[in-house]
Amino acid sequence: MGAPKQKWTPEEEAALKAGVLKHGTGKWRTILSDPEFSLVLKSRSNVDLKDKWRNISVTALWGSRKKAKLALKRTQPAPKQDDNNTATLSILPLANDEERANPTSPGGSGGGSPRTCASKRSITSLDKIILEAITNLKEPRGSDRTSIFLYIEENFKTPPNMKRHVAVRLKHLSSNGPLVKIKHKYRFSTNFNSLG
Amino acid sequence: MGAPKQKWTPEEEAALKAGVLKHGTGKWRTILSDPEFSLVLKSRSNVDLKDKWRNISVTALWGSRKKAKLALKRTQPAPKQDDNNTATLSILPLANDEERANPTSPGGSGGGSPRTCASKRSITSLDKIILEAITNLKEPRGSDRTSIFLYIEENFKTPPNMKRHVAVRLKHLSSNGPLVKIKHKYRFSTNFNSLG
DNA sequence: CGGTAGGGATAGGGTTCT
DNA sequence: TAGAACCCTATCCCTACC
Repeated sequence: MGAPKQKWTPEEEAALKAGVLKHGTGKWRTILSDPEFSLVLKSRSNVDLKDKWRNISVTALWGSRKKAKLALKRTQPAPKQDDNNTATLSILPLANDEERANPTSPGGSGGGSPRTCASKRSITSLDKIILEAITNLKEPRGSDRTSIFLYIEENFKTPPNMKRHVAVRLKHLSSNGPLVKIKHKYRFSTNFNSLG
Repeated sequence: MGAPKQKWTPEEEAALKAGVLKHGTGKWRTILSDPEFSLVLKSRSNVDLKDKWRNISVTALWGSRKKAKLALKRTQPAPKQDDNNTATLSILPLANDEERANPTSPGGSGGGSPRTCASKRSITSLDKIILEAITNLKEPRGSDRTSIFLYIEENFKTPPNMKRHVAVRLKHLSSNGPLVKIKHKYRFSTNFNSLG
């Protein structure tokens, strides 16, 4: 009698991802109310959004466990060119409501220079995304860099040298930030996890 | 990133119930400040108490209205200890750890005698509990005996013949006490509600 | 500002359908 | 057996009103 199971279309999924990019996870009602997404998502509830995001995240998680194989497959660039327009390439936003008051030239980030480039603002967003990745991957022993890369690739539109940026931020966040490095005896890679 | 969700422990819940019994509903800050509970509830705010009490109440409510449904689903009847064995007497808050060891004259009560048995003290507490049940069920037309029984069963450790005790007290409370009987045209049962 | 009531949103565990 | 969509409700959050 109820709806016969309404499968998510790629458009809806893209809108959801863009919405999370813009407003952050957990802001399901906000995303729904945003006129930028409300049309595409008009047949979804905030709970639907939350559930779908959970499915996406879970997928990304154990995708990250058999990563190597998949990673080889998607040899090159932005692996998933979601047909949707919306966001540009830089890893930005999570545009947080209280955060800004800092209109520092957002333009610079996309450049592609290997340098640490990126304005203060986009650094902040990237850090947020990293934290979100670790949080959502919720691997009990923390996540290694590859998992984090893959999570971000799965869930965001990434600029060409995202990995380098992420690596730089990881180093910074773990040296004097909210992350800790975890070394495991029988593992080659260092994992990261948030404090507290 | 703080507490992903702080589930209520049975100890906390018991403390809350005891606090409400002692200070009444709506006195959340008072309960929190009472040294008798402040330790167990130290990680809770007054708003938390309010919210939790709301949950307990609504759970008890529709637990009493549509219990049959659940009973059908869970074909396993579970440990339903009802009126058969003869054990203790007084009605205690559930899962109460530190509370009482109150050997109030169990003598003579258990027999199943129709008499009003039970000491003055336990009568008083039983009346309190009945009032609490009606108050918290807050059914707009008052609650019938079954709902009241079920509420008490849900929230307290009940002696074998609790129902009889409650029935007796209901009669008393409504004949010369703070309760009123309400007869409804299209209902077979009489409901009870508090005055004022 | 502190407190309470009430509405509403979110997080997670469960369930159902495929 | 698993995955996606959906349900249930405890907990949390926000706002209005003292």
